[in-house]
Amino acid sequence: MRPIGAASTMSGVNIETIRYYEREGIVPRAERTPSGRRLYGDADIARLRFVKRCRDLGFPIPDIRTLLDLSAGNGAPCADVKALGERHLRGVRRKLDELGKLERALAELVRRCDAGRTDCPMLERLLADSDV
Amino acid sequence: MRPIGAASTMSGVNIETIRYYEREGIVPRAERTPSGRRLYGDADIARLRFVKRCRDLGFPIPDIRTLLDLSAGNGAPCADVKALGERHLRGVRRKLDELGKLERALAELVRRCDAGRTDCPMLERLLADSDV
DNA sequence: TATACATCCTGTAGCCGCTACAGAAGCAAG
DNA sequence: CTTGCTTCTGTAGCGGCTACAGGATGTATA
Repeated sequence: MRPIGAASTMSGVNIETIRYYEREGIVPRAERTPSGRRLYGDADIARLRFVKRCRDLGFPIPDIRTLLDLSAGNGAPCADVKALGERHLRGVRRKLDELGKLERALAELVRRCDAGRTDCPMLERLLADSDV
Repeated sequence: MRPIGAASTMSGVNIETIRYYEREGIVPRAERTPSGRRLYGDADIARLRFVKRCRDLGFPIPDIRTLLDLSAGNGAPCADVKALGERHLRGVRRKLDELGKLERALAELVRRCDAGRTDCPMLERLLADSDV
């Protein structure tokens, strides 16, 4: 059983974030010392790492709740997990696509700029009446 | 001179967002009718569209303030605008890269899932002790 | 003219997922 | 005993909106 600082280091989840997760019920209320300090066992830290990984993969908190519920059930229904993963993957691909378009538009704007002139094609384009 | 609803339609900026921009000083306080309703001229609407375009390109509000200041100066210094655009572009490319990695990791996780089984490789991977 | 309905006003609170305090208390080492 | 680190609770702030509530104003129709 380790205090919150160690749990933070081991899981990679910020201390304040761990407390936030507890408040929000994403992780269960930690055990306490007589003086009220939180204590974490291996399973608690594994759970924190699970949440961290999911967050790093961009899953929103509600989805992580669902994943935790699924994994808590004995024998997680893989089809449900897969469906959630696929839905998220579609979202990620859509964002990737949008960001790619944005990158091209922005690169084009920047490319037209030549340092040293006072009239700026980039600003003019952004200020223009026509649609981008 | 048009009321806020028309300005919203013409600029593509939500009414509430226009009022928010005014509160935040991103656009100047609009003229008012005697009864206190906002009125927008062509220049005001152009400014709103400028902000909208920048937001669509992912520029944060502080950057947009800078761009507006630069464009207000007579003869906007293109080098400054370009520098800001390039900085933002680097940020966008970094995000694009991260999102690409995320997409690959997520696709791999989902790919391993076979519907119909009760042990889920995706969950197991997320729950595992090893790092992803 | 009455009335219905759309549009607008201000002010405040909520969204997400943290993060950053303030102010107090506990704990370990020298 | 003091120093200094860690932890506690509670609250407020971040960005960039968005969504009300509760009221006033404007316009079109009966």
